[in-house]
Amino acid sequence: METIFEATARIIERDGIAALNTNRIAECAGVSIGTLYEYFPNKEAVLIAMARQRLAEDERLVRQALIAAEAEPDVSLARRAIRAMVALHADRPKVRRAVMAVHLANGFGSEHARPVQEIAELIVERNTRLLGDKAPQLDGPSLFVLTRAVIGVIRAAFEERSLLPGTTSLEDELVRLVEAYLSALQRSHTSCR
Amino acid sequence: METIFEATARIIERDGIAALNTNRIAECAGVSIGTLYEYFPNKEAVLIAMARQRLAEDERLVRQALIAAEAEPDVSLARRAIRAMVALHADRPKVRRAVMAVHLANGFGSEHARPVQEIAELIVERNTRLLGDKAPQLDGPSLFVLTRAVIGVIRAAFEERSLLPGTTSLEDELVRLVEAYLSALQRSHTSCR
Amino acid sequence: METIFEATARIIERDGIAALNTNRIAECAGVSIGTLYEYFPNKEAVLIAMARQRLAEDERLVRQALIAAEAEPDVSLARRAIRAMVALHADRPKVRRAVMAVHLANGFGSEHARPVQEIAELIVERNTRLLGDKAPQLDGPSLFVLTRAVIGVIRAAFEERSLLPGTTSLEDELVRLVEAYLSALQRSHTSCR
Amino acid sequence: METIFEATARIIERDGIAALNTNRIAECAGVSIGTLYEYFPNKEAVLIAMARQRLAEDERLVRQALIAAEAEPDVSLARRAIRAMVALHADRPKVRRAVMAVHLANGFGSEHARPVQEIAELIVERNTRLLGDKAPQLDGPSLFVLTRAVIGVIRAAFEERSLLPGTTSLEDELVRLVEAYLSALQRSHTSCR
DNA sequence: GATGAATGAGAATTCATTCAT
DNA sequence: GATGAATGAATTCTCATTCAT
Repeated sequence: METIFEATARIIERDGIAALNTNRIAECAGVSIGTLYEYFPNKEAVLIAMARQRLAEDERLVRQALIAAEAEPDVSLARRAIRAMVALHADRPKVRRAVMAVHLANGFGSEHARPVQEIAELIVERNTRLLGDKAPQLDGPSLFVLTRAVIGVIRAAFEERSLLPGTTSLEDELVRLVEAYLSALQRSHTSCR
Repeated sequence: METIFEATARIIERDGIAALNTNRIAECAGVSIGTLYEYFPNKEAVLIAMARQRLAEDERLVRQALIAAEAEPDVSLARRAIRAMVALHADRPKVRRAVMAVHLANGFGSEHARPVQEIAELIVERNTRLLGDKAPQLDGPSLFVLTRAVIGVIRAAFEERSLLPGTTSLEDELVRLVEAYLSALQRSHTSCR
Repeated sequence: METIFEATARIIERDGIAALNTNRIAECAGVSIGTLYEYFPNKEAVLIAMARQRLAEDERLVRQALIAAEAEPDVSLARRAIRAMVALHADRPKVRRAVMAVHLANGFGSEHARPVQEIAELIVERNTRLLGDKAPQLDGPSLFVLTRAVIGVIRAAFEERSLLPGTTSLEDELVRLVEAYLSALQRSHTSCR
Repeated sequence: METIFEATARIIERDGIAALNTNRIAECAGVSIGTLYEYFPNKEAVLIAMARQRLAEDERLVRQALIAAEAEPDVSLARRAIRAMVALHADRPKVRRAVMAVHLANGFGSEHARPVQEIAELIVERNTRLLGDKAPQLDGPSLFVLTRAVIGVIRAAFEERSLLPGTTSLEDELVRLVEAYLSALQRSHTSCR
């Protein structure tokens, strides 16, 4: 199964999703086409399974990065998270894009952003622990906007070729965006009291 | 040609991109398949032409909205622009998504965000005119981040079903995001002096 | 279309239904596989269309035989009809069997016996004209039994290899069966008065 | 083995022969596919074995019915036999049809009608015992016609949906058919003398 | 004897595209 | 300029059967 994923990824990377077909996956994975269909009911299922595996991995990796960040308090949590997320997208961007597009097209949009959302909640929770009332409160809409904004920028950076992702300035601006938004939230929250 | 676009859109809306094929487009448009190939060299060309038409329309509409906004100065420019962009995405979201995905996949990423970018530049220009030095300066990276963040949020709102797009709270948070970011930019800019 | 039918028939005759596949039909008919699917939505449709064509032809031929019979009054109508029906089954019996099996399996059982039934009704009608009250009355069940009995015997003669069909004795016995049954019906009918 | 038969029957009944495959039989029978191939050399063998089992059972049941009939002499032997045969076909008609079609297609036509034929001979033999010379003589062709006519009618009644099998009128007509034919035979036989 | 993962030939079907009319 | 019948390469998927465990 992992072999099938790897074969699929390689084909997408080399020749694009259009060139992906079950026979080729099987051949490239070194299994028979029948075996492929023993594990997955159809081609889409392979891609969706890959997307899910990737999303799970995403969550794990960003979490790990945040935990590792505790040791180095000089880098902000937001920057840590952003850096980790950029790193995620830098890993086989073509494959990620293709796989996520299928995942999305099949109506799994909700699963799609969950990992990032959980991370965001984790950050807020920590901030609350550290700062108490002065921490920004993220409710549904603000959480949605914050997370999708960050994902949107990172994706665009990889999808369009206009700006090199991984540039320091991109990271800096993203951090600025997140922190500015969180501050604004906090201010409005405080002023309500 | 417009008939072909309309037929294509209808098929995508009704049965999804997977069910789109040239024979069906022709039939649904009431022209022969031969005629379709008289106007477009291949299937992708239809979708890319649709994407371009849409992008041009996008630009026109947002511009129009901003011009109309001059009359009502009580609503911020950012809010105006955001409202217009949400409206854009609300029009046949399924078709937009599909068409843009193809456009993107064919390497036209740069054309893709140009309309929004131009709008952003237009806003900045005006602000500069009004506020002079105190206006936020949008360079490449910050412009990129700002525009893609907004687009990212709006798209996500339509693609995922979790949050209703067009909600006031979504708009409010987006405005907050944009204004917070612009303020932060302005502050950093001022402090550099 | 007729070419496709002919190709299908030939394949069934030569190698049996199990060896029938759409690619082979197309190749054998000298058309491309795409063309085949232009005319028939799937493989079964070809066979069902053939069955229907054959049933229509059946009716036509038996009718023709009965009309021709008017000139020779020394041979009974029943014998004429039976002889014609045997001749029908003698024409490419393997193809007929295969094609009818599919037709039946698809729930078109009712279409299946209609031609023979119509013939039977036609015979009864004539008898009534000639014999008046003394003609046997065929209601639903008796019509059903008579027609299916005859078809059943003829089919069995071709499907099983035990008895050579076309034998005079087979024909004689079938005529005896039919006439005995009709007489019995007539007797019971008369006795009811 | 009986489990395999039962599983096969259930699949045929539920989803038709087209949906029958060895993997499904094995799964549905709760044995491994390997075990199935331990007992049967291939898929067809399962169906043929089922057909044979059924034919043997047919013979047993009709015989039983005829023996039981001796106690009630008010019902004719022919009616008894017909009633028993209808009952036979009423038991899982879809399975019977499918299984017999395969049996036939594999050239076992001769085995196919043997049970009924034996019954017929048994009846004739008894009649001869009771009536002596006045009993109808069934030679090859007349035996063939009589048995196949009856089977043909019963099958048709189950395959087509036009007439409910088991109806009294169907049984009555079948009895009439058989008795009329037997009388006719007897008459012709007598007249030869 | 039982198992069931693996096989892969082969079948059905699709659909972008062409080109003679 | 329009037509649409014909094409056939390509693709998905099935399923009878094997064989190492």
